[in-house]
Amino acid sequence: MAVTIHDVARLAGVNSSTVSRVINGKATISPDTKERVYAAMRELDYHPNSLARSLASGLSGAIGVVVDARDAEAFSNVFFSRSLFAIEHAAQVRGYQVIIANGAQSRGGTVENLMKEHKVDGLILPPTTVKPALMETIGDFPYVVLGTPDTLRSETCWVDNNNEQGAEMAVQHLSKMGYCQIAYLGGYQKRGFTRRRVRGYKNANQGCEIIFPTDGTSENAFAAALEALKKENHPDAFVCNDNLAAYGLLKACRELHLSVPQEIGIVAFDNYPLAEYMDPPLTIVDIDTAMLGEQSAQLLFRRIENRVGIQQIMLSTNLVIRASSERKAK
Amino acid sequence: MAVTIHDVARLAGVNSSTVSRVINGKATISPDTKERVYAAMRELDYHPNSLARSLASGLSGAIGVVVDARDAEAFSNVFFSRSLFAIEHAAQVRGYQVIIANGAQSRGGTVENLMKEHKVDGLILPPTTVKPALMETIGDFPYVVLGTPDTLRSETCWVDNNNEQGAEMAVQHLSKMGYCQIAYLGGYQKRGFTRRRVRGYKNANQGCEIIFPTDGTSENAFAAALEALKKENHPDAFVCNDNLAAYGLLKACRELHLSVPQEIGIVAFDNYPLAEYMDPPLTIVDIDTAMLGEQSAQLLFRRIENRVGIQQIMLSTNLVIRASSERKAK
DNA sequence: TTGACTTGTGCAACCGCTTGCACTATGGAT
DNA sequence: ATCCATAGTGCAAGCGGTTGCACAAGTCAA
Repeated sequence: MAVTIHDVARLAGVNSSTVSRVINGKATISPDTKERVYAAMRELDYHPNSLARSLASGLSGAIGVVVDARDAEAFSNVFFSRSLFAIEHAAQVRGYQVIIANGAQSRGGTVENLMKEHKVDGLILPPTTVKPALMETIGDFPYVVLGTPDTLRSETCWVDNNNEQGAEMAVQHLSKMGYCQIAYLGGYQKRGFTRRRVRGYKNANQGCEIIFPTDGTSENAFAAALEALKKENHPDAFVCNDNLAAYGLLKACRELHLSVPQEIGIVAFDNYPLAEYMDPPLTIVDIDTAMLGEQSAQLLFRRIENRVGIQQIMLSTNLVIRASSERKAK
Repeated sequence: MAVTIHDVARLAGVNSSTVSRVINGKATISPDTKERVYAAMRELDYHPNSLARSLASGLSGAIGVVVDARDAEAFSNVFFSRSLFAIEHAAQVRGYQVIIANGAQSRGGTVENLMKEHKVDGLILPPTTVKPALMETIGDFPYVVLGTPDTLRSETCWVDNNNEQGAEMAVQHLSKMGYCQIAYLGGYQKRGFTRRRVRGYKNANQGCEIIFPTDGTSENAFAAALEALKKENHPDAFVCNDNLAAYGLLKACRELHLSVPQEIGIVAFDNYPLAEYMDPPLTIVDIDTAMLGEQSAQLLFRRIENRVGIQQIMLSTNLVIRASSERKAK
């Protein structure tokens, strides 16, 4: 059927093991033989069967990327899938294949399946999967968590963006722009990253914490903001947990005829495609999802090659300053 | 190292071929033996090595999903990656593994690599890869294009949403709402789906075509809309190629104090997360990316199992009516 | 010239599983 | 009692590579 290493060997007049060595380049082969083998491979359009290769060598040359997509449209997926491209790219460069699997709907066997049946060389996992039981079965198999796990933080290997620092930056920026009553709007407190953002906000905003948690929807943020802004001594700036919250806030400001950024300053997390087209354009704590993916893949490769131990990488976030926080008159 | 089929066989007191047959269930095995084998598998925590399985059986149990992510943030990717989850889900249900690969940065070998080296059983491809040369190497290997290819439309196997019908629906809806000068805004004409949307627009809007192509950015749409709306006899409704164009248009309306939907009606393609929070909320031609992914995977499985020939599936789009097109007074 | 290495290649076992073929019981049908 | 299906299982040859070991030929110092 398909061309095998033996066909190539026959044509080149050598043994198949020689062809194998030429392909893998980890033995000294005479230039002459090498050339004949290459010629034969070209002539026959030979493609090594990676299945057979993996089986014999014990290395699959694949990594598994587990996603946790309970709710298909949740932001976390967009977030994860954006990183996915970067992961794929890094993998391709290193000659690795990327297998994706959804850990949410299957009954927990995803990771085991990937490790034991598919023999991937390493795994990239979402923070939600980090539970003692799983870590038990993982043992010292190479993996990297993309995001900060809620538990076992210091014993696991992960890469995340620094949400805490992002929130601090946002507060500092707002206060530098002259806003003095900075509130935090939005965020579902069960999410680890939200809690970290809120913590950063608190750190930088010592003494005057005003937090309006929401259910994550824009309407809810609108309602919360509306109520907050109607009060006498209302905040003059908000750090928003995401773009949806910011949008609700913008709407509330419009409704109350409060001008942004003159009267109300806004900084929001995450750079949605429309953020820069809002009115006014939103100042954003941007998360470099591509870098996140890239770094997690690189760390995983280092772990696979056993060059590093358990390690955590915290990437800093970027403040993209746009009109929503640029008070003109101080 | 790992538990093999032989270990199980030994423990169960049978030959390894019997264990194999129990696993695959395609031979008659006595209930007694079967039970002993299952017990042994459980006791040893046996996981079949899928690599060896694929090699021996000639079926990899994997499908390859090729993405074309030149520009990491382009909409097409978001679009594709949303479908990806649905594809993964369908694959998981059928026991298939999903391998993703980016076809853009590699020098064209992605598909060959997946087919010949990784022995995937089928492929899901982006429309951009459909070129005569590739179709040549693909031959009658099972594949499905996710989107409508620009060439070889009737000879290839694809699944797409009906952009043409979507645009027609948009026009009909606007005209039913009492708008009579309906224009088309936005769209990069090189993109096949844009051309199809424009064609649908033209079909439904016979005789009075007003088209404002843009470079795809919101600013450009803003400028184009502003200019168009300043004219005496300007359009009173727009079908927008995407949410960004709609956003530019909304901004232009605000600038010119034209009320939406009273004076200007808007329908836009694609349901961005913020679309329903815009002011006013946008009426949308929604594309069911999950269904698109699901259908393409299902079609691929049918092809893999050789149950159907070349086939095209056109999914209809949904109109999500919101305030931006609901003129109150006629 | 000899002995000790190095270099280049072949041999054959093995990776873990599948599957065609052969063989033994077993249960009717005749 | 004889013959024939048929169910249930084992044997062994692959699937397409990798790799430890063996060995011939060549290099070089003594």
